[in-house]
Amino acid sequence: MDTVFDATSERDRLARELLTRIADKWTLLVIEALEDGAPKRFTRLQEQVGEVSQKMLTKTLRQLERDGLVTRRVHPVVPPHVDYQLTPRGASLGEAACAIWNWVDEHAEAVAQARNATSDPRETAQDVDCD
Amino acid sequence: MDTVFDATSERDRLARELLTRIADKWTLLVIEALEDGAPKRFTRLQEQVGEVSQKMLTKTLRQLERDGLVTRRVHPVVPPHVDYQLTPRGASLGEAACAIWNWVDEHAEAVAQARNATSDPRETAQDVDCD
DNA sequence: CTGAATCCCATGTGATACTG
DNA sequence: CAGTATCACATGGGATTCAG
Repeated sequence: MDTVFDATSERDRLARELLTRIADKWTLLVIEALEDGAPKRFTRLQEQVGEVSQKMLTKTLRQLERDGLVTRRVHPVVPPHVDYQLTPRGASLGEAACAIWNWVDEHAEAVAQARNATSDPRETAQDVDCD
Repeated sequence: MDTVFDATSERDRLARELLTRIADKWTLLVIEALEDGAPKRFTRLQEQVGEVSQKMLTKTLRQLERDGLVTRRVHPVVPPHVDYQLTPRGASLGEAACAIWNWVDEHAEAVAQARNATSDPRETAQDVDCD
């Protein structure tokens, strides 16, 4: 194993790094596409995610595989058959991300309006406890 | 105003767009920094977020303000005093994002290990229901 | 079908210097 | 203090082409 030095700041650094890794344009969308737990083929994913290019989908899947969030299985058949599936850890991310999709779905219109209107939202925020 | 055409795909498009907007390198970190509901000054935010450059912090705050997630207040005093605060909508995003920070904090080490080990995570995922 | 390789442009991001 | 302006560079991301 690795020595357990001051884990507090180290954990924080890793968490920060992991957050910036999953907070890119495609990762969460791919996770969402795989969220039903069923293994999916490359082309299927490309359809489901939407306007993603083959390049970025490949890249995103490779990162997810490397981070142990997705499994990649290759079936050695004549037309290559590869499918992807969430690992338990990936599925847990999917669950955590649910709150985000719900929020996005719920507030998309309001945000779009706010963007056009430049109205002043002078209300104050309530305290939120996270940890 | 705008006509209400087929809202289904329109909502989906807006939601997709909003997701990619908040899924950048800094937005969630800024939201987190403001999550306690207290107004914070620019420099304070810069310290709290971490390695963010002044440029990106400004940009991120401007986007958040435009989207009605953050308020920006300028006090016309000799040394300029500007503070930022979450709007209720911004706070609701903070709550939704909590699930993500918790997940990240919980899995950061495991993911870091998976990245180094290239072990095969051959377990299968369970079904997750979101909507 | 899956994906690597390449070219190319847009955007992200940081460093630095300057301003009210 | 809180920015704006500018340069310079890395990465993101798409289109196209090629290959097993």
